[in-house]
Amino acid sequence: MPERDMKSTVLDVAERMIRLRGYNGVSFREIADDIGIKSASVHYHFPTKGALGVAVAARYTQRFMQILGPADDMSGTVSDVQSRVHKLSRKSLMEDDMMCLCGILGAEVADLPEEVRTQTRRFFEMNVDWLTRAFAGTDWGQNAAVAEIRSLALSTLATSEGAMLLARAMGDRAVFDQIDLPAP
Amino acid sequence: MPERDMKSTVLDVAERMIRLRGYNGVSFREIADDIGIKSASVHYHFPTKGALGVAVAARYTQRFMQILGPADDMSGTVSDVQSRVHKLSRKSLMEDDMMCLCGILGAEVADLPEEVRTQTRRFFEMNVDWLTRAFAGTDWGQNAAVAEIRSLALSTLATSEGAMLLARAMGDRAVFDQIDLPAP
DNA sequence: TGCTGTCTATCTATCGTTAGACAAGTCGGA
DNA sequence: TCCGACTTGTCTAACGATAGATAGACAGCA
Repeated sequence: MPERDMKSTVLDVAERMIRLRGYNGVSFREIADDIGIKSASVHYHFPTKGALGVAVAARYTQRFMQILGPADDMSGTVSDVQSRVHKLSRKSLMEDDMMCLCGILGAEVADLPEEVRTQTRRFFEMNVDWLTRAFAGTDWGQNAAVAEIRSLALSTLATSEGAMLLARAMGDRAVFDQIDLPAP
Repeated sequence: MPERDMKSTVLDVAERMIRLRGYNGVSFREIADDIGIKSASVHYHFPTKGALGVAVAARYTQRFMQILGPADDMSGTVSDVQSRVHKLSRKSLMEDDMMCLCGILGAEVADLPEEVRTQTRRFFEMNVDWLTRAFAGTDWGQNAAVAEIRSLALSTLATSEGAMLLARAMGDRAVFDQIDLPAP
């Protein structure tokens, strides 16, 4: 019996599992079991694990960037811009104990299929780019050097990813809120 | 033919491989092949993979703390204290493209044997503790609240781990040096 | 003789992946 | 309107590779 949106369901489950246990900690059979289908059916929608990984990462990146919105329209302080990204991380950590998808893929990067590695890199590049452009629009950004702005973007992202990692590793979500984002 | 220090050799190789590819990306056979022995011989020294993981993490933690030295003897500024930890991360990233062992274990934490998870947590607790005590000895620390000091310790560690993660994920080690540690 | 450390050989479980059957729906032509 | 061809999505069943783990033999040494 054909299902209308099984492909999206597979992506949903795969994303959740990868964010909880990592790319190498997830198997086609687990994904299939969770949904209630067979692993061969997962292969019907995504021929290889690499293809599934790329699809999950690409959709995640797109959704992430869409929630952030256009960087040029951002108004407010440096802190406002940072919060925009940081609160996205906070939400999934607090609600579901999940890492940022690309944070956990980033840790595994040396053991990922080439295609997934490429998509992971793209996520970070787009994020740094967004932060850089958004910072450039703030009062501070208008008088700062380009390298300085990019440096704050990288520092912000590193702190946010590191905060998730620490909170999960230490088994204490409160740790996340005890970590401060860098000031210019 | 018995080898004098095969146990240490196994730990060395296992640590290097885990730091490159993650706990789930490493197998007994790969470790054995790299050394030139059989996987059954690795099991002789470490009966289970969990036992090996714990031993690697415990030795790493001990070595890390030993290099840092006693926190109470630290003198210098907040920045000096931070550099002490940050330079340890920098070294292994730049020289060997390796993550902090417990950074990568932290990312995988939900998919680790209980014993390895516990040891990973201990690493972070000891690090935060060291930073907190070392900060307390600085000029800044002597006039700061306890929660404030601990917050800077967590922020410092998160930034350092996040910097390694970003540099590897983006495939550009130079990123590490573009990330600034947080100021009080 | 017994201990240490390695080996060969093998086990069961699981991995990603594939072939091929089948059921349900879609569509074009008589 | 009915019939057959085709498509879609799932299934069963299996493949070879590899995972962690174990039993038992054996060599060298004390």
